[in-house]
Order: sequence, then C-alpha cells, then structure tokens
Amino acid sequence: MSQHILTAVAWPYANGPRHIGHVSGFGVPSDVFSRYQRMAGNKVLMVSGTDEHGTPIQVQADKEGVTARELADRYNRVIAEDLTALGLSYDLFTRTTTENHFAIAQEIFKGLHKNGYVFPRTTMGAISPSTGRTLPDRYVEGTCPICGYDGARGDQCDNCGNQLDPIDLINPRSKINGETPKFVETEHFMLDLPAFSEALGTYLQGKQGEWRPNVLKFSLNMLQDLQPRAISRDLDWGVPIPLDGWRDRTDKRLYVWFDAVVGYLSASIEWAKRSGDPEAWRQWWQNPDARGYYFMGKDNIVFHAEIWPAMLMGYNGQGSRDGTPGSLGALDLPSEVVSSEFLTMEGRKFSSSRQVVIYVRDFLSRYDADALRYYISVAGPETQDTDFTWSEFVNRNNGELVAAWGNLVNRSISMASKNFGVIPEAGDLTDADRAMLARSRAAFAPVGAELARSRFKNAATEALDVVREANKYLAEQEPWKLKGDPERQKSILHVALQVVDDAKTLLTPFLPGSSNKIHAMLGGTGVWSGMPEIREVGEDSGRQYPVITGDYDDAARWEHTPLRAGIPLAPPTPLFPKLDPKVVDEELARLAEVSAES
RNA sequence: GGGGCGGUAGCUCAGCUGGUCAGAGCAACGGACUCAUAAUCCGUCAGCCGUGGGUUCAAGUCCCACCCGCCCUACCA
Repeated sequence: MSQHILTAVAWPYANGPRHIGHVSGFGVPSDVFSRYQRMAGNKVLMVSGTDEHGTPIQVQADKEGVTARELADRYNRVIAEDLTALGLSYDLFTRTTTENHFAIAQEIFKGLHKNGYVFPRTTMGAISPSTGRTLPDRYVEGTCPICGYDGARGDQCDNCGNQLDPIDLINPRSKINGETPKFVETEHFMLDLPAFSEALGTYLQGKQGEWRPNVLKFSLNMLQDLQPRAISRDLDWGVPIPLDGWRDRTDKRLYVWFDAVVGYLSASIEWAKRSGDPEAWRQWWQNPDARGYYFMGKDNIVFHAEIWPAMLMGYNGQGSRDGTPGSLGALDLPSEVVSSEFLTMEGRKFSSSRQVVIYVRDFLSRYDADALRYYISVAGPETQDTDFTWSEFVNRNNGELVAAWGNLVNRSISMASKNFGVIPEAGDLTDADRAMLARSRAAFAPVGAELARSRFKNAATEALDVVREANKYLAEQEPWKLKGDPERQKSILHVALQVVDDAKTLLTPFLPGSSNKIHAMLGGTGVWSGMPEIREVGEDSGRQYPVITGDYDDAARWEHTPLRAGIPLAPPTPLFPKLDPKVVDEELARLAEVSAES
C-alpha cells in the first residue's frame, strides 16, 4: 500500500559551511530513509532549506563586514552545493528568507495568537548598547555570582554548573565586542507552552515503543517544567511580527527558531506551488494516513518534539484553551522524531572555531560521496555518540566497499565479460545455486524493515552479509576452473550476476552513485536512482535563488529483478578507489596544521 | 544543579520485553586459492560483559550504590 511520507530534514544554519558532523546527524540518515521509502513505492516529500535568521548570522555578518542577507546568500549556496554533492535527494531544499516562508511563518503566528496561545509580556533582557539588538544569554559572560569563576556564560557557569540569569553576573560583558550590556525592559511575545503540557503528554505517551527511547525520555522529562517561552527578539533581521502596531517595527522580529521549524510546512507549500498543484502539500499535512519523519541531531530534540508540536496544536486549537484551526486548516503533528547523537572527531568535539572540523566540501574534494555515506550509515552516531577517525574511515572503505563489495562486482562482471561477453544464461541449477539466489532475495524484507525504522547500521550490515555470502559462493563454485564445462560456468556466473544485481538494489539507499553505475554495467537503461540538482528559481519580488530539487520518479524498486541473459557486458572499471593507508597520516597532519594556525 | 547516554574480545561495536547471550566485523596468526583494485575463502586466537551489593530457579540483560567517559540544559547538526 502506498503511503504519503514527509521527510522533514533539519535546516542547516547558514552562518558557515557544514561539516561532516552536521550531515551525519540530519543529512545522510534522512536521504537513506527517503530513498528506501521511494523504492518501496511510497510517495515521499523530502523538504528542508537553510535557516538564515537570528543573532548568530547577524554577528557573523558584522564580523565579516557584510550584511546579514549577503552572508546568508553566500552560505545558502555553499550549503546547497555541498548537500547536492552528497546526493541528498531533496524534493525541495529552499531557505527561510523567501516571501512564501515569511507568509507561512506569520500565518502560524497569527493562528496561535487568535487562539490565545501567544501573549505579550514585558521582561528584562540584555541588549547591546551600540546596536540595540538582543544580546542572547550565551553572548554575555562575566563573573559567576555563586562561585566567583570569571568565565561564566550568561545562562550557565561552566565552572560550578549552576544555571544563571545574565542579570546576576558580576561585571557582565558582551562576548561579541566586550562592551557592557544594558539590561532594559523589553516587550516580547511568549508562546504559552504550559497550555500544551497535557496535550503534549498524551501525544508523547502515544509514541511509546515507537520513537527511539532516548528521544522520548528526554522529551517526557522536559514536560515537567514547561514555561512560557519568548518567541520574539530585539533584532531587525528576521520575520516581522504580523500584528497591528508591530508589523512595521524594525526592532522586533520573530525568534529564529519559531520561524525555522515552520520551514517544514512552508517548504512543502512552496514545493506544491512549484510543482503546479498548489494544494498538493495537503496530502502530507492533512491526511490521517500520512506519516511525518523528522531527522535531526540531538540538540534539536526540544524544538521538534516539544515546541513544534505545541505550535501545531495551538494553530489547530488543540491546547487547554481550545480554539479553531487557522486558515490553512488543521495540520498533522510529527509521527516520529528521529534524532541522531553526535559525531566526534578523532576524540574531540567538532568545533569550527577551534578548527576541529572536516567540511563536507573538503571531504568530497578528496573522497567519494558514497564512501562518506557508507561510513556514516554503518558507523555513524545512530544511537550513541561515535568517533570519526581517519583510520576507521580508510578501513571501512578498503575492507568493505572496495574488497568485499567492489571486488564482488568486479570479479563477477569481469569473468562473465571475458568468457562470454554477455550476461550468460543459467542452465540447470544446483542446490547451492538455488540457496544463493534465495539468500539475496530473502534479504529484501529484513533490510527493508530495518530501513523503515531508521536502523541504518543493521540494514547496511545485513545487506553486506549478502555480499560476503556471494564471495563465498564464488570461492566454493570456482567458476574459473571450469573452462571445460562452459554450461556450468554460465550458470554460476548468471547466479553471481543476479546476486550482484540484488545487492546493488539493497545498497541503493546508501550508495546511490555506485548503484547507478552497476545498473548501467548490467545493461540497465534510464535512471536507476535519481540524483538531486541545483536549479535557480524566482519569486514574485524578482529575487532569484538556488534550490535543490530533482526527479526521483526513477526505476529503482525495492525488489528482486530477474536479469535478462544476452545483454552485452563490457570489462568493468573499479567502482571504488582503494585508499592508500598513508592518507590517515596526511589527514591527521592536515588537521593538526589547521588547528595550530588558529 | 537537573536530565540523558555509554563503559561487552587489541580496535569499532551487536546483544529488544531476564533462560544456546557470551557474538559480528576489523586486527593478529596459520592454511587454501588466483576470476578480481595483493582482492577472496577456510581455520585459530581472544572477553571476572566498569566496580560492589540486591531481586530471581536463572542477570551484560531488572533494582540500588559507586567509579570512569561523553552529551544535553532551551541561539553550535
């Protein structure tokens, strides 16, 4: 049965290029999942974009001497190019600075306001005297009033661990420019989270046994202490507040996180408009049979398991104050929040500022996208933090991609091509032949089941087991010794090629690039698994910007497909380059070098 | 301070609701083979399942305490 699947991928923040830790959290898992779902016959809508508002972008822009918009334009493009190069099959990867996004974010705000879940409140907040902008807690530091530690951040003291209020800091100063922040009364809109505690509790309880336990525990625990939360900021870079008296103010904007999570909805609507059927998005958002899967790193759980559901409930009129849905109609809540843990880098935390980092772009300039996709799938931070090491990367690449999988493809096609020039016909099959064929066909169900529940490590491991079995089968059948018995030789090679074809299908979600090559090698025509591309699009204002999109209505199906004998085979070229173990030292040296520079 | 996660063979990790759960891959060592990117296949080696208690007929698996490491704590995925 075909289902509508929304793959909602966390929005990368456009204040710099993204590193491999980022894409291991949201990028590769969401794409493996989406590719599988499409192959299984479901209607996938995979959306995301760059998150471009908020103080950090403004701060970074000031530092570089450009406007926030210029900075966002630049990194939007860099990020879009990187994600495209990784083969992430977004139906639409857009941005938060579009007219459409502004309108939808404002619509959600208005719906919440109409139902009484948003209210104004005057609070004391730190602002920067020189710019008048909100100085977020994390940009204020000073002496801890509890332990006297000098480097305490506004929200917490790293020394004694106590939660702080920036106004209590002794000698507070701005981390941005060192000036003394001013604490002033400022009026902000608050989202009434306590009004959703009951509804959220019911919602989350219903996910018991379905979500990864760490995500659920974390979310349920947070319900204990829900407070109203400010959803506006003193800033001129962002989405204006859509209420009379506020709309035209240049000093108040929606809080970046408020507008960013609305992106899933606004991007779906933008996709529908661009696809020619402006109402098409409703099939993923207002459909009891549709499922919404949200992919992100664990630091985003609170926004996706708490705040975004609360916003949707409020918009729908489903909190303690009830209400009626806004003009878009009632919207579906996330079915599942799939959160990854963190990737560390040779034992240390990724940090752009400390240069403990490998940018996606740099990685892909030296290694294959499929090699990175494979590593993340099989050794990534799926259920616990994991450490990326270059030696592990080289080992996995050489041992599993090159020696096991690439070699199976290469030896099978090479032998068949050399001896027969075509995919040979199978004659009488032996028990061993039948067992081998049954083995690879039987893998579709369990590997698919693991993929459907986002257990990528298990799925990749089980797919690779088929590859190992096939290498074993060839070792036992020894077709290279059967020069005098071409009929038997044909049967063995037919079986081997058929298993290669099955394994190619099983590995397509992880390795779309190399699976496409195998598809062509075995005489397949057309596109096997579609790849994303960047297109320039425009909006009413005339502004042009790049989006990632693609045609994924391709040939790949999650099933065994019988090979047709007689199709010509060319001598194969290696699928994956083998890496010289020396690259481990080179990369470590590179890392040390950049670290030393800063 | 509050919360979460992890500590299982040299390394990276599987082990869901307690009873073939003591496993896989890599590494190491020995052997076979040569179709293939010196790839593949077979075999061997290995672990007081962090520590100490407890529950149970039975505990890596549940409970308590402790030790170590990591993470989140709401503007770094």
